[in-house]
Amino acid sequence: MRFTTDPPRQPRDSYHHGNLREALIAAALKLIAASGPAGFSFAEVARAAGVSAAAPYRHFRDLKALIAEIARLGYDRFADELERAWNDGAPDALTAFENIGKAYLAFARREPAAYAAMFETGFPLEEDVQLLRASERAFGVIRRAAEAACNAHRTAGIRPPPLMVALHVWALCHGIAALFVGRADGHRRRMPMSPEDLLEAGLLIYLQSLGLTAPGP
Amino acid sequence: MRFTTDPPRQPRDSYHHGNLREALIAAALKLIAASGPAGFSFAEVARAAGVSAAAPYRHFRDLKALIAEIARLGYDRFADELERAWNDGAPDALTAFENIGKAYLAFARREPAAYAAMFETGFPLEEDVQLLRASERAFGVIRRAAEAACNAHRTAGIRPPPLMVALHVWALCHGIAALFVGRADGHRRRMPMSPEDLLEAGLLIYLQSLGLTAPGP
DNA sequence: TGTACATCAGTGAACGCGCGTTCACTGATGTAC
DNA sequence: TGTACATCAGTGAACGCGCGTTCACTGATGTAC
Repeated sequence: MRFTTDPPRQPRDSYHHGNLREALIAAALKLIAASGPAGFSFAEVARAAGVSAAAPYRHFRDLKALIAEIARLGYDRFADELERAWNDGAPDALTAFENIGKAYLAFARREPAAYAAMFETGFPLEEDVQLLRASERAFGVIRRAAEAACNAHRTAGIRPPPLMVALHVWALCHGIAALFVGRADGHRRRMPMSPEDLLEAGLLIYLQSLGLTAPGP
Repeated sequence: MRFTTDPPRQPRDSYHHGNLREALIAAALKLIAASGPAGFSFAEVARAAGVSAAAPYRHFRDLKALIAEIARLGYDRFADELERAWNDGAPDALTAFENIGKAYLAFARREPAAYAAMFETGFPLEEDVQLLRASERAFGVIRRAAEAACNAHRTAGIRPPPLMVALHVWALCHGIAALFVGRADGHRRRMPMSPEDLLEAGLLIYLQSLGLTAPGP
């Protein structure tokens, strides 16, 4: 659906755009945020970037390739931010783990379009080795955090496999992000608490069961 | 994308179809399973059901209305199955809770198209009162289960609000379903265990922390 | 049981539209000398 | 510094296509009597 008030094209000062690749990515991010990863056309991205419909072909094979690139870049930033939040487990495993959770939701909230490109497109990860590697780097942060947490636990509680713990944490983060941090027009429900508080409490309850407790005074 | 081998239309024995509404729903479910809830057109549904492109307008305002109906019907079946799995908390709260988790994943696995229509469309629930009611009935089962579980806990552990527990459980179920029970062409990863086992272990760890334990002999 | 008629659920043609994609082209930029 | 030229990144026109939607129509079904 287009508005009749859409400008058909902004004139540029130069024949060449200079930064069209980045401009296409930025335009696609806006369109994803507005209509979802499947809610617009390649031509629409070109229009939003102020170029002719043929121009994007100089930079991306098709719309799918553009969205895959957005997902890859998203995974990269995502991994960076999870890494920074984990901060090598400082000041303690439990706190660092909760910081990962906060960073996870912060990313989904700040970059819903990239998040959607990463998790809502159904692209087969196996077919794009760059995409796969980027996504594994992000998951790797959660996995290493789980390993550290499993080693740091104090009591003689259950000793579950760290990979399983990582998958639980990831699923909880993703579940909360997908259900409660949706797009503006999305599935959001009325909630008794913020997604951030919900996730923090969930992680605490879960990790306590593994014997991971806050460090005493 | 269509195959050139698609039959353009199957002839019918009668001028009237007789069951077109249900046929359109069934055809749309197949198309969602194959291409996602935004991966096909209204005309494509008509073609798949063997009628002219104008026929669906007798039954649905547009494609969105058809998909919303699929979501509504999906929530209804979903709620029924969660209800049956909960079985009024028998034989005990923990087991009944795990049965809800199993039923949740079973639904996502058996009816991925309905599940996608329910959770991956971004329709605003507030605008469709029938859709909202159906989804609240499904969530209501999880909420009542959480209430029963919070009342049944044995030790003097934490006493968290049941609504929060329900949201945690729902998010964990949805996270696992979305990440690991995707469509055939989807985001699936290699996993050390089945989604079902992953969820069962996650629920166990989480609920134990609330003092909910398996009934002793 | 038969007949007239209203209602309903389909048809198919028509329309304008935007899309994907290609192509020869054009003009800006960078580089060799 | 200037000039010739190669390269590159854009243009705009063109094409065939499927879509959404409407419309007068048609033929099957149900019902009153």
